[in-house]
Amino acid sequence: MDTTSRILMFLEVVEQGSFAKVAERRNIDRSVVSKQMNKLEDDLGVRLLNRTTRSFSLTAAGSEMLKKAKELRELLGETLTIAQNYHTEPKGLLKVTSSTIIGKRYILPVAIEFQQRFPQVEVEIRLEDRLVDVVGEGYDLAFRVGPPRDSSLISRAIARNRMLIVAAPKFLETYGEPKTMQQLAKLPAATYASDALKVSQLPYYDSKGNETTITINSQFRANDGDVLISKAISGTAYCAVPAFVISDEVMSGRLVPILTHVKLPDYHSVQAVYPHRGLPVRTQLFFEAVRDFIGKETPNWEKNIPDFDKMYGFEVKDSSPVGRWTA
Amino acid sequence: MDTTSRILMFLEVVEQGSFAKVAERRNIDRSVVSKQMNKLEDDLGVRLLNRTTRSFSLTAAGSEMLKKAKELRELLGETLTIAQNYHTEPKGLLKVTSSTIIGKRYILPVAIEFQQRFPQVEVEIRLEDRLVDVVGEGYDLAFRVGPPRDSSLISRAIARNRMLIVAAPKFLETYGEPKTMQQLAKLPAATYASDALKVSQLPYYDSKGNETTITINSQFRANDGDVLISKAISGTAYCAVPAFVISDEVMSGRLVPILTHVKLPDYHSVQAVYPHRGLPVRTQLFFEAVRDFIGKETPNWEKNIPDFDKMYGFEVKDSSPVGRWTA
DNA sequence: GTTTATTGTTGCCATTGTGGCACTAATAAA
DNA sequence: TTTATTAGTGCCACAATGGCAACAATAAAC
Repeated sequence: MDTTSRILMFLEVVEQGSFAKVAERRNIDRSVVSKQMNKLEDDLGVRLLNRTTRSFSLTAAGSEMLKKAKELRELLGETLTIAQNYHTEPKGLLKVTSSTIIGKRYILPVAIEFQQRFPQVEVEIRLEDRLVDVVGEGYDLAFRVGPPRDSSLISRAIARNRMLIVAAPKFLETYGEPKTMQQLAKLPAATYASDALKVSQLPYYDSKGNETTITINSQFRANDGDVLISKAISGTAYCAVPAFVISDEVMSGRLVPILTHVKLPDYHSVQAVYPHRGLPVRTQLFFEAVRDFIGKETPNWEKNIPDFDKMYGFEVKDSSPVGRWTA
Repeated sequence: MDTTSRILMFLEVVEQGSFAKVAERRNIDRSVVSKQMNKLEDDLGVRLLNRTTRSFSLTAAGSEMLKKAKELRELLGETLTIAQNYHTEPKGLLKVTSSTIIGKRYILPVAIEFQQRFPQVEVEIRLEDRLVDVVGEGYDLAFRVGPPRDSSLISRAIARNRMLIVAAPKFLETYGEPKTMQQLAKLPAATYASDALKVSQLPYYDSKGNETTITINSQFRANDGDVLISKAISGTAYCAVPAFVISDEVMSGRLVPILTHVKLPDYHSVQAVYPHRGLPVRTQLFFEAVRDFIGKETPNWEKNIPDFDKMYGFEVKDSSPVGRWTA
């Protein structure tokens, strides 16, 4: 990274008011921002920022540098725009894997629009709920729940993942609505099971605020979220599912969230996994398109569940793993 | 190196008309310029230069990019100037070694002026005619004749090095003026001898144009050029010396170039040697100051010998090891 | 006032990019 | 036609980058 790029990062730091925010926006570690700002000051031989451990202020030099930095960004933008007037389109194969539900609902729409924007990019999507070998099977990008087993891979959280417990009204008529997790545990459950993820216990916070788990009565298992939802709608089992599985089942009343007063912990976040950094441009652009489609603050799938943020003890303030924004 | 720096290099390439010239000016290998221009075109996704193996022309995109590149350079210059208004001075120790003559005449004056510009830089000069261990003895920079023995060091030619043969008028009265190298070989010579360099034969081109050497009659040896010059001035020996040894001895008539019709090959160039690339700024600045002081095209020491470029078969065109410039 | 959460910093390390060298191909100059 | 010079490229050593983990300190929460 050269001085010019560091100046542009400096500008972003000042505009965002935070090293941490810039890191999150750029999908890099916070330490990178810190180090690059230090290097910029070494390059220029002048201090631009006075820092405390949680904030900073501009020096006189920093204030003056800011004006020039804005002109620099504008000019560089114009320069790059010239190039784009002569651009050759990005092309090549983009091979992506995802779990089935996420793939169908969130990756596929993005891929369709992405190929409209870049017709010369070939996209290959593999919907796999089993563990995949990202490197060995030649994937450019993988979307998974939870961190990868292979620590040599790079993984970024792109959306928080919250669970909810749903049942059909018919189910509640048959079994009565459970008031406690212990009551729930006796009822028949439909649960998710695949190589990568197997649900047999539910974690929750007890009345004393301690996180604990309870073994549930799993009577039906499948590795497809739609199948679990169908089973729940049939009224013959309840299920606990990630919010991203829900389409309009709650909006339409076919499924009802239950035990919403119980506090549940966030589940493993949805991650984008890639084999190494320095992604090709088409991969980076696709990654960003998916993240924008899902939504950076609140995953769009949570909008399918009215008042979801008031259920299960979720904080009203956003506790997303991708970072909390101050106003 | 980022896109902005590559754009600035692109601008320089166009202005200089040559990858090779830019490389020489920046003290980098020619392959670096080639590769960076290719990367710039990859970054921008557009071709800027059409190349043949010895020249290039601008594409339409390249022409348009050129205008923006000039604005970019100007703005970046202004930005850096702001920083310099708040600058802290470069400081630290700069430890340099050089052969005695070069050190006294060319390094010392530069070091004096350099420390006036940068009072907080300490300079330590070691005048050594023996082989030195650049890394082991902690030198930042060494100026030597000829390439270093240790191939792990980085070495750049900074000045060509041509020999001449001089004698005092009194010497010529005593022995007569030699007309051939064979006649010269019989006369008493004062020659240079140190650990690093020992002269006992003179190379020259014979009447058929073949490079050959002749053993000379070395009657006096010293490792100090001034001493050899003094011996020659005394009229008791001639000597063959590098041009950088000559001050005003020729201008004043105290020494006369002889056998000037004989064609002599260039000798090992004067090199700057440093332990690794990525030099600290003070070292880089000092290096550039020395190179400017010596002169990039024709070493300034050659100006001490009137009509030197017409002697000894030296090409009228400049055959400096640091590169030849087309008009 | 105390405790907790968050941010900026820094050491360490694996990975990637840079820069230098050697060699090649091709073209301009001799 | 021959020679010299320039741009290109493969290979490799070295330096920079980016990520992770842990720490210190401060702002926010209680």
